[in-house]
Amino acid sequence: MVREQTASMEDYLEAIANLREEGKAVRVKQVSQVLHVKMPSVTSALKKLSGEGLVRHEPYGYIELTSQGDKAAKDVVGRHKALSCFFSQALDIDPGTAEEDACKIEHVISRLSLERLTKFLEFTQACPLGEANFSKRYKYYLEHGELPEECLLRISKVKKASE
Amino acid sequence: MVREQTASMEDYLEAIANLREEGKAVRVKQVSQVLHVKMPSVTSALKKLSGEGLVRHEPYGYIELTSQGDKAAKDVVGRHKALSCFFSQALDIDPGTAEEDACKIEHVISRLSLERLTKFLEFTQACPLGEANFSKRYKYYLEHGELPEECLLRISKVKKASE
DNA sequence: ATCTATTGTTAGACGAGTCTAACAATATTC
DNA sequence: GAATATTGTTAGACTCGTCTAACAATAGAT
Repeated sequence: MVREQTASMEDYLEAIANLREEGKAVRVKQVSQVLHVKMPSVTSALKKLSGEGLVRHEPYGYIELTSQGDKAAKDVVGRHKALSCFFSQALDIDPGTAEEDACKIEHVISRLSLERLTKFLEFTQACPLGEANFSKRYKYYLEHGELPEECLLRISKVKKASE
Repeated sequence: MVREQTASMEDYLEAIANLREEGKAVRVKQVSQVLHVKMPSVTSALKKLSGEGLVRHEPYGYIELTSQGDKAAKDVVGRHKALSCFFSQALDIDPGTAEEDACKIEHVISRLSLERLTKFLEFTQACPLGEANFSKRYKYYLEHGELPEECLLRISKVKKASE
């Protein structure tokens, strides 16, 4: 089982993984910039994570994830992606806010809710609704504050049927 | 503007408001039980919140929210309700998990995302989809891992049309 | 009305995570 | 290759929120 980490330590793991992914040098300075903390905070986090076998870091050298650390990082990154995807695609939230919220929520959401959020997204994207798919109608509702005509028509049909 | 609070302080405000709402005596003991912390933690939180004018508390007495505190508490409670509602109703998550997640996420989610989540819920509940509403079809998808027949039919129609 | 149980407070320790200041190692430039 | 700039580390202070232990006030029971 992947060792439980605090939100902060998850942020460090995530930042390291992302820098690595982007092919950038993974050094104290970069991490500190990404996370908006000062360098000593990074050094101290690295000490902690090294102690737990998640990170490899020779003083003044590059930073690497151990296989265990990589696993933990991938997990966080996965949560992050699922969330930002949900916010931006399902809820039509701007990328900036979607990222921000994903960054915070990734540390506290349950496995179950995350899985459901993902399923929800899959479903809304796959399931069409008449001519337009669900997503389109939701955006109409967002913009106009009322249901699109096709929905209203169906409602009136249902009403009539039950009268 | 309502003063920014930490997650912890928001929890205290929320707990006080909820106890009050339930007509229970609002005392240190009750709050400590609700939040699963020891009494000295409550005392110390009350000291802080009193200092900020959000709470009224005579030593050994009952705990009250000031109007400002009440406003802040209502805000948190509103976020909580919106989230737990979304999780349980839109995502069909069990009430326990929905509550847990709401408790955490309420402290970190943006206004925008919260508002969209609410709109989403409204929409999915209002907008019917053929015979069954959206919610029903989503639950079918959850249970069977594939789209309900009515969705598949539409997909094949679309496919044919574009061929 | 006193004695006991319960509730609440104070004092102080602790852990997590951040910071600043001072110093040390590495890189860069001339 | 010495001088300087950059990057990284150490040491130690600080905040926040929690806890335990010891003590104080209130409530309840006889």
